[in-house]
Amino acid sequence: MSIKPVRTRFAPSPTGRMHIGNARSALYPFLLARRMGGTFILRIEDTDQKRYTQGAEQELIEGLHWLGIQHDEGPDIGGPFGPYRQTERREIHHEYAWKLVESGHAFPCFCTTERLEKVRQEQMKNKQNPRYDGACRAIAPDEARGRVDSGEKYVIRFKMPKVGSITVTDLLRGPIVTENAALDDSVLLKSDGLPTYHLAAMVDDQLMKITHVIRGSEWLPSMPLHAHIIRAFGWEEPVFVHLSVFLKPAGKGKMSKRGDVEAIKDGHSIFLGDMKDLGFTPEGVLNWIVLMGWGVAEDDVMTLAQMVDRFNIDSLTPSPAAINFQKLDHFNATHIRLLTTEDLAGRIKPYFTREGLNVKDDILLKIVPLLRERLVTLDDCIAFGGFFFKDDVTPNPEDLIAKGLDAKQSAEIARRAYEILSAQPVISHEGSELPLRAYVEESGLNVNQVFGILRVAITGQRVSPPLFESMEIIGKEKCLYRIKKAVEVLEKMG
RNA sequence: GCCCCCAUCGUCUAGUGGCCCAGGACGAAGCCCUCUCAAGGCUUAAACCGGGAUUCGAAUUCCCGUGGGGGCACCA
Repeated sequence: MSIKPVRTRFAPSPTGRMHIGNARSALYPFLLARRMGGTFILRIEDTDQKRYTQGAEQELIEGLHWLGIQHDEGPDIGGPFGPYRQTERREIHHEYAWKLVESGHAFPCFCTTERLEKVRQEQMKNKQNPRYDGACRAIAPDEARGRVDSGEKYVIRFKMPKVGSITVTDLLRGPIVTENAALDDSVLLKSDGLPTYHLAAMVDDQLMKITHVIRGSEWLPSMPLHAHIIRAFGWEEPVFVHLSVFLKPAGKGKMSKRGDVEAIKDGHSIFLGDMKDLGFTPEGVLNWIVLMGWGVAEDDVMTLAQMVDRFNIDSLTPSPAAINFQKLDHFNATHIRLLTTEDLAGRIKPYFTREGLNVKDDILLKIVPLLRERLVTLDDCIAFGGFFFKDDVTPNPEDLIAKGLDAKQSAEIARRAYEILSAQPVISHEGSELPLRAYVEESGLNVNQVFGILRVAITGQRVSPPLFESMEIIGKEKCLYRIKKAVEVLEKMG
């Protein structure tokens, strides 16, 4: 076996939104290429003009870019084996389809879709497997050529052997034997002159010197056909790796776009394009998807670089994996905690701005350490720290009343706190907590009651970052103003 | 209907014949810490689909069931 430089590819069809299944189909070949010092290619399989979606290719490229999966060759950046868009390779596919006809491995077929449909109905009625009936196999090569040249519509079909069997090997599953009789005379070249996946992918993988074909397991059943095509050309087969499918969170049924509609309601999505808006980080998403179908013994929190170091293509798992959004949350939160203050500040700023808040960078830098371990998604910064950038807060009056006390008592506490704090030159974490604790002590109240009132008065919410750190950042003037306002509200209630 | 693939805690997985009365992570429960919420620390519950066979010995090998998934297009 010769040692060839590793070349892998991500070959999506631009037919819709990029989802996590696509992302993983890109990630693994990328990881393998980087790990082996090889090359990772992006190829667009756009041979189905009916399902072609405008903008899908762009979304794919943006998704890869966001995740940090950088391709070395592709339609947007070129490369020595281009073009990388299959519709731009139609002459090549055409040529190779006819090579197969000339070598006797394929034949032109003139059957109409109507006739084919009728045959299929008949077969189903007789409980037979729907299969091409071989009508055009009998046409002499010269006659077929003549009809093609005269402009008759045709497709090219693979001439599947009627007997024998073929053995193909999937890296994760081992050898798989298939009877040729169970295989069909599949269409290689469509009547619109474009190739089907079967032909296009095999030809392009060969011409682009792909060493490892990593793709979804929906391709497993057509691997025998693909091997037949490759062997008919006399080529050497690449290593085939078929990835497990993603199941819905319940673990039953394949992940679908429909199931996702519900998922996005509680802040999750399977679409890469939604992830950023929902506050997910590329690090978190990457860590999540890399582990769906790949297991590591310990230390499962990894950056992309660490994944490259540890990745091993043989250790992927062949069994289906149920998607688990709780785990996404966990990895996202974990990676947020790993970010530097400056980095995290830059990442949450857009979420504040999106809410119309006027972000002051010096304050932003101060609140990041307070927010960091509380964020599951980046947009949680609003819930926890939005009040830092508001001129005023309007707490729910009910929340201002401490547990076990009434409005009048709560107002008194707030008034006392106001006095204590106004006596201080400045409000600081270290300097302001002590006198207030002393007050708690002598009043016989508990800290939750006193600090709770202040928390709601100052932040406008019941849950917030630590009170005194927050007050220090907000400043004496604003704090006192907000407490005073709370006193007024409480007195009105009393 | 036919063909193919898969099968360890609820979920993602480690485990390649003895290191396993099965390890880690998420989630769950409890405790500690604590101004709320988190984070952090400690602890607990939780699995080898069933049946045969091979072997001194099987989660690990083989066979048969069962369950789950995929595929049978001029879609990829």
